[in-house]
Amino acid sequence: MREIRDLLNECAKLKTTPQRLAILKEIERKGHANIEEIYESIKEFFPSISLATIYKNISSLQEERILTQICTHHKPKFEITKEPHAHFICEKCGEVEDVEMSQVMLKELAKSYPDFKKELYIYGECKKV
Amino acid sequence: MREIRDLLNECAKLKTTPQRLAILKEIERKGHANIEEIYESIKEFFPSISLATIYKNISSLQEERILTQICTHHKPKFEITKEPHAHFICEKCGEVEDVEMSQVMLKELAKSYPDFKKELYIYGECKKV
DNA sequence: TTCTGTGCAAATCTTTTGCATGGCA
DNA sequence: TGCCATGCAAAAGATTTGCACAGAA
Repeated sequence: MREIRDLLNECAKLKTTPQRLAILKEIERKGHANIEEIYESIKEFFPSISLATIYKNISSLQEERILTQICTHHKPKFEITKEPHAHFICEKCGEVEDVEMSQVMLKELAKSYPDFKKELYIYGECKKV
Repeated sequence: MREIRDLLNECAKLKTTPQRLAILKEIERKGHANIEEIYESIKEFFPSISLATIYKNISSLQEERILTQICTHHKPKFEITKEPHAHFICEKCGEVEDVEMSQVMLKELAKSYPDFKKELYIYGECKKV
């Protein structure tokens, strides 16, 4: 598995800063996180970080396709960009879980609108609620 | 096809008001619209309407499943709830187009997580851009 | 050394809320 | 007539911007 640090080192447009690393590592650790969650977690061991820095970085990391935004119908969440997969979204709390897609599904998706990015969301209630 | 007015008359919890009708008709006319678009259009022939009224109605109409929210990665848009279908989203301008799903796709979707609501999004660029 | 990134504060949306009044059923 | 809905204004939240300084390459 590719190290988080490599994602930045291999990215020509973005320098490797401690703040950026912390943001990516926090998202990796949680799997999926929203702006507020990232901010609160990082502040604990990085008290001077500002919300503006989180916003600016999330935005540039998305432009570089290192991060992917997930529409939850709650606060938007972010994940490290990876293989195509579906998302299970809890309608009550906004929790996100990755869901593998069947081969049939992947093939069917590839058939219509090939070369276009697709997202599949499944809505229900998670166990926590 | 069911008339817009019927959607409200048949809804026990929501009274049929001119504002509500105007909101639904505007969304039906456009197919998909965001809050600002709805507000601006309705204001022309309904100058006293307030943004708060739009927000409150969009919210209660969603609770009653009369409206469905579409995640565009731009400003959220709304459509009259209808048969399951996919959405094509323009990454540049946020335009939304309905996309029919193949029988195979519908069957495959029904197979995994049956009884759960699903949404399929396809991202690209529309002709306008 | 250069130029991008950070942090702060202010500005700018976007959305929600409280309350008095209006109007549908 | 009784409530729900509306409209206004204010509050609360979320996101963006400008600028001076810091720090990665």
